Amino acid sequence: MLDMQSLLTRKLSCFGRLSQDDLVVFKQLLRRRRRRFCAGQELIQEGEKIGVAFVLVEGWSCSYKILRDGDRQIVDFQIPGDFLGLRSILFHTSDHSTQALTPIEVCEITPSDMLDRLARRPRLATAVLWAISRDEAMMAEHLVNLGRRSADVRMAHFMLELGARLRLVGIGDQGGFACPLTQYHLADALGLSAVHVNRVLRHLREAGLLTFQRGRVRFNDIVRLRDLAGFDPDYLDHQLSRF
Amino acid sequence: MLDMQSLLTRKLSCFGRLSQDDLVVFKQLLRRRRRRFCAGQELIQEGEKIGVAFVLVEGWSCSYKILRDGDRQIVDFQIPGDFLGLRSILFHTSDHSTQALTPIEVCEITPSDMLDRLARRPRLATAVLWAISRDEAMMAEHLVNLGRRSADVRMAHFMLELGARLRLVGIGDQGGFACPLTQYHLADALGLSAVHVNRVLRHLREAGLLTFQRGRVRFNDIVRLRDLAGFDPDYLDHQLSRF
DNA sequence: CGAAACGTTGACTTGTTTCAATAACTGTGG
DNA sequence: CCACAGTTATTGAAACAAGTCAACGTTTCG
Repeated sequence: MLDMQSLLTRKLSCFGRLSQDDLVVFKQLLRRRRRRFCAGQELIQEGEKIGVAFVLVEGWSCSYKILRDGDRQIVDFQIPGDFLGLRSILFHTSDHSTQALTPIEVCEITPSDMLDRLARRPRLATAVLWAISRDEAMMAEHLVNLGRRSADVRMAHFMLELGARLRLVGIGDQGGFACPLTQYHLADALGLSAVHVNRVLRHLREAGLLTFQRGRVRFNDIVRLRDLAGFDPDYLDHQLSRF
Repeated sequence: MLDMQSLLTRKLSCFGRLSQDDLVVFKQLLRRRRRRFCAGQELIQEGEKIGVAFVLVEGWSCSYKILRDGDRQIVDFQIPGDFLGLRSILFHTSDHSTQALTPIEVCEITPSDMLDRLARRPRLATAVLWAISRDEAMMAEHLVNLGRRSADVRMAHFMLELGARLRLVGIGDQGGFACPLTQYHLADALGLSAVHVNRVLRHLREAGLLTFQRGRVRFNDIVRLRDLAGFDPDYLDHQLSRF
């Protein structure tokens, strides 16, 4: 895995106009307030008034909303290098909860820290804006996934996207990746029941496309899988691919 | 309806720290490059390399993605005062198409116009960041809608959200609003078939909750409707409600 | 007035959920 | 090292929500 600082700087530099000074100012953010959380712990709770954000240094987390009937919808998973709860910095309230999926290490960012730096460094603000836009683009794809794709295709698309994201930060490769998610997580992310997730995974396995077992995702036939999912990774890396 | 300039300034001022100078700089953006489009015309096409954005001055539009099999998923509707294609300014590529639903008037914003102003006015950048975050929060709700709510509840929630948004810009009231959408639009936004949308609307009508006929949405029992949908408008107006 | 777009309804099919039961892991303490 | 508890995975059968197909009615607009 890549060093987290270079990971993030690389990510922000994608916007392409950051000076050395910009980067120095940003890196100051990442040197302090390191914190650890156990798997399952909540970092942010929906409705919380303290707008604090994090950068995920190590491990996986997910953000989600709980409905009245107890159902859960996972909105996004975060992997190393991702921001976490960025919206709450500006909103002073979090519109979702965030939970560690594995033991994680984060770097806390207070609103004032962040806003001060953005005000001093306009290009940095634009870069963060770019990062938010990228998250939004991913969310739009997730939305299409839920709205218009069948369970099988949905799963295929999700796994390919996750694989592509992980590869960009140096975790996993074309063949697959280590994955701490349970079938319940997949169900809550894909809007399916856990039982159906199990069946879908069996389909894909029996079709020789993808295996998800013992904490590992294996792409058995990535070409056919991409074809099935209609997967186009442009929205993830049309900026990052230059690296 | 409210004047568009005051609408947008009001929206951006929500972030709460804009100076008069900031606002003046921003308003310059809105005085030029007015353009009109007919209903059905495409303003932005998915994959387009020219990153141009707009502010919607008058009318309705929607952004959507087309899948390989021809299916469509509408990601969001825009109403007066909304940004349109903001992401493509930073991405230099649009990840979705945008289409006018009614005859519309927009104000074109070129990337350089926008970026120059953001660089000169840090607080403005933060305000725009805030606006993007708000769009993202809405998208997250839409995502929950698609992933975890039944068709009836989904429709109820969607209509309430739309009603709340429209009220914030002075269109419509507690009783309902004028709505140019067809049942096909609703289907593509809610991830349903047009036939099923029709049936859902009948349910809601027969239950005395909501009527959607002849281009008008009427909330017949907004209390029960809110209860059914579990609708909480906080994510829309916890900043705007002060107005 | 006619054509095209949009809305409505019924009958039937399909994908997904729910319920229920069992099997396979994972981690912990004895 | 094994036993045990809790979590996670697997499977089948039955119920249900939503989709598809097809026909017909209604509105809108040139």
